[in-house]
Amino acid sequence: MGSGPTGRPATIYDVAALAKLSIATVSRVLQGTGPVSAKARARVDQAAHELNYVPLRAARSLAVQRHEAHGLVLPDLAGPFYGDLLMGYERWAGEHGQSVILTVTHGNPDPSRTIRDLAGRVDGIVVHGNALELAVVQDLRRANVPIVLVAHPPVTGCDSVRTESASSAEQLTSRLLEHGRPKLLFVGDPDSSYDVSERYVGFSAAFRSRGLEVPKPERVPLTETAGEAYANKLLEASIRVDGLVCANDELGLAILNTLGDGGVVVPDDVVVTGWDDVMAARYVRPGLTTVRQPMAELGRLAAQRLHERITGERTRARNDVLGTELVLRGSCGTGPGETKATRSTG
Amino acid sequence: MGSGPTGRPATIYDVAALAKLSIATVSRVLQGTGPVSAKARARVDQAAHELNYVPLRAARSLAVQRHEAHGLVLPDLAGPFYGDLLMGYERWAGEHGQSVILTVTHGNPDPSRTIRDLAGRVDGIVVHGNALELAVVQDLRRANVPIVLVAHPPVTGCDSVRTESASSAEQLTSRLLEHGRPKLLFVGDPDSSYDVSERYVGFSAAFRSRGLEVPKPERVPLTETAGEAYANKLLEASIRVDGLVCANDELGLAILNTLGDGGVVVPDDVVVTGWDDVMAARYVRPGLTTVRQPMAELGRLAAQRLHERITGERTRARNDVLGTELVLRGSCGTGPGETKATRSTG
DNA sequence: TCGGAAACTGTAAGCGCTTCCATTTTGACT
DNA sequence: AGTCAAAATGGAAGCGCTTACAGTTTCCGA
Repeated sequence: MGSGPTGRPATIYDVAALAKLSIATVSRVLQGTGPVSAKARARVDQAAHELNYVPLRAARSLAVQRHEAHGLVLPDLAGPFYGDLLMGYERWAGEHGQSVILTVTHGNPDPSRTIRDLAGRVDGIVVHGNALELAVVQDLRRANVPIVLVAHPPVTGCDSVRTESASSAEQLTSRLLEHGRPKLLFVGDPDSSYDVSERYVGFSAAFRSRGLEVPKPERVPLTETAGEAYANKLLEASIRVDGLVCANDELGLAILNTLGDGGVVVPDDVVVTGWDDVMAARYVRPGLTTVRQPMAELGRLAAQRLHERITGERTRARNDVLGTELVLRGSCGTGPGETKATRSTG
Repeated sequence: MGSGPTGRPATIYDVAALAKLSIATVSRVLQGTGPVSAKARARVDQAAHELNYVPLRAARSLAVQRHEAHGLVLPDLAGPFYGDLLMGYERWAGEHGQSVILTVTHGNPDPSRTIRDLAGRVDGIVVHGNALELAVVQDLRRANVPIVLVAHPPVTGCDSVRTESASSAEQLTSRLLEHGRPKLLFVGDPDSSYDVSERYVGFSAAFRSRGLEVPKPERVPLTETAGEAYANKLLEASIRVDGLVCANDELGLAILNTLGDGGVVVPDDVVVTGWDDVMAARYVRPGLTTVRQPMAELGRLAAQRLHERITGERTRARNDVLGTELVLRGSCGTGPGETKATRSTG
């Protein structure tokens, strides 16, 4: 862009002509590379400003053989977590001069064309585990594209970053079991994502370590509608349980409210927990006990790891696991009665 | 990317060599342009696959003088709205073969360098009103970059899309006034964004049309902490009001809960409303009356408008305004007692 | 069997930048 | 004034792709 003499965008040639210097010098001034006299610098700046010169990144990318851009592939953007992840990512990237090209796969059956195009625009790609088939990732690996996986089990040749799940889930479940709630159910389909499967692993471990039989998971989608439906099923069938360990907050919240509306007292009759600590978890009554993941930090770290790979400052694969935080609220019957909403989201 | 014979990424020349064809034919096959024999097509596909060929977008962009990418500049990603906006945007863009390069300004004091770099990578830019100084936008205009503004008053030479605010705010405020709540306050700083200022305009209009004096706005930040602090101030000073029309849900929710904790009964003693319809608004008790904006649609439309501008299929500026939806819940005392949570976010 | 249009393929000229290398200018010392 | 290293500048060769144009093949009808 920029308006050159002909009406077409100004190029480095236009700037050079106006400044009466060579394009080499213009480039040096604009990129701050190489030695340039103060006079030249001033003339170039003036000319560039006068012409509204905007350097064409494609030309630079072609010349320097680098895009200075990251690709980020997410499955979705619903819920606050992806937003936080993206925010942490973009922040780090921006501070390090990297652009972020975002691709959301939704339920897109075959994103491989899109992903290939993406690969041609960036220096490396961060892929969320739920966003892409492993085969597509392997394809990229074969094409030598630096890859960082988020919330995905480690894959040879790729770095990965994720949040700890199994151990917090075990801790949470143990806590419920120890507070006299033996009949617990895990609500959510472990097959829906790696994270969820890990949560179920932790849930199971708590039972197993006590010599108890591990309840089968209640395989429902991780949505509010599914939670409501599930809770209604419990109410109608008068199924007796001590607690519901839900795979995410959407489920937990919907179940909490639906049970409440159905006359079940939480946490006295049944305890309920979620995962993610969405804002609503603090506002529902009783407050929803849940697990907070450091999503922004996860994004930040993913960006950093990818950058290390791209620049080649690290060649050995790394698999980072970030700690989570158990947030106790009223719904589990073992924490403080209620937690006041205090976190700001300004 | 892709692994060429030398270990460096494969180029179109490598593919051509392997397929024993010219690069022109390879290009035609890969882009699906021009006539090619089935035999050639097969050989190229085979060779490309064998070499893991990933076309370098920068080279194509340079040659075709187009990036096939949009820039999207947002102020932030906190809260669900920007996520929804982004999602709607990305979806439309993806379906039309456009990549999305995201830039978040946070509180970045001088993003102009970043924005200039962005301008060099894309065919046009969508800017959220809260993200950039008008001066920066004007700069881009001068450089002839197609611009679409979101949630910003129209600017000559730019398209704009926003959601309707004033009239819904007036409608909401009128409703409260007519239900015998004369002493209302507007909570939130109208100067913080165009949207908020419009909400206050609507609030004011409701008073003015009834010959009532318009209350000055309570200028607090649009955050939960500010809401909590404000509510505490009300409680401590025992200020008597009939209702609080909050500039967003964060404020509304924090105030709702803090007042409740302080012994004030909502909606009997005081009515409270918010704006945005975040998930928590459905889970807090009483449910928060609020206004829902079609964020995904806003994003979709912004993408479309920008595309029209880029392709030149439209040259006259357009300024679209999308309708909003009043969501009545318990907190305003004029709607249904409570609204069950029904919307899924799977 | 042949002519000519249609289908296909190749050659080469850019697109706008960076950067190596050579050349010119500058300026600090003799 | 003259020398020489250092600083500043310019010329020109790519980076990998698209595409206009020209050249070659194919294939149909006469």
